[in-house]
Amino acid sequence: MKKSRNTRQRAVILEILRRNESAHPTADTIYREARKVLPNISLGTVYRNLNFLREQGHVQEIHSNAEASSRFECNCPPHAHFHCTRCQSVRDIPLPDCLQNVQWDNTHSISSVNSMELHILGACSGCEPARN
Amino acid sequence: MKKSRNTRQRAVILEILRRNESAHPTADTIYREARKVLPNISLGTVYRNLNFLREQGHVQEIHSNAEASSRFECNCPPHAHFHCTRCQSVRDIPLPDCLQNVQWDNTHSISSVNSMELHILGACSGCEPARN
DNA sequence: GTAATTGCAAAAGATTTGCCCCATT
DNA sequence: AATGGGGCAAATCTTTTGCAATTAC
Repeated sequence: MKKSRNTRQRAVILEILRRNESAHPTADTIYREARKVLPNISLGTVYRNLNFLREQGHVQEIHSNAEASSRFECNCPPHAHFHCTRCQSVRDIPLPDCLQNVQWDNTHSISSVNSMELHILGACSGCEPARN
Repeated sequence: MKKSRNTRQRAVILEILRRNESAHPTADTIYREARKVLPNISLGTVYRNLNFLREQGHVQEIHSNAEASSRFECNCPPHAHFHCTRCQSVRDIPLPDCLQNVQWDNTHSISSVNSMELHILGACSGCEPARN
């Protein structure tokens, strides 16, 4: 594994991710949060660290049709994401059991599977349109 | 529904999508293909039409962690996408039966579901790394 | 001391948009 | 003739990168 250093920046970013697990923050949100502690941290550093942490497997990137920018979350057991297209929030939801056991390999010319993304797009209960 | 005109550009773009269903072309690929027929078509027009066709429900946008740019495909029955992270190809694969019947509504504070995206990331059989 | 990492700013890549002109209806 | 849509170029937005200075080890 690549040689790496424990910088304050990296620790702060990881801590923000751990503390806001359910918020699935974007790089920019993490950046603004990090500036509260390290006023000089740059957006480039945030991106570089997020990429590093992703490569190390500590962080997951979430990217769906619902939004332009990626969101990030700490590594955790496989789960799906629900995206509310009204309030733009993203929530973890359990991966249906049936998906856990699907055998993709050797089917449909798939040689090996690295990961799986399941996104459900819709509206959350708190986001009902007004009714009469 | 919004008033719209049948322009040559729109027809050409839709025809390219229909003809290359399995290629899941990007906007830029569609643009380069369209130029063979309409040498003056602009990339902006391609994007505007893809957005229009998506809003009308004729075209689906595919966007996963695997690549920076979106791919597009004609409307068709629900299916999943396999992304080969070696050759960057995207292939349609059947949506596991179990997923078709999942009831999301009224669970996990989900009020309504519009769509579902399932991406499988891995390597396809044709993309095996060299062996000794 | 050395090399990984940072801050800054510029660059890159994808997509959108303003504006003016043209073509479909 | 009215106006939706096109071409072009500039703008926007997210993410990456080059470089010189800094800092963890």
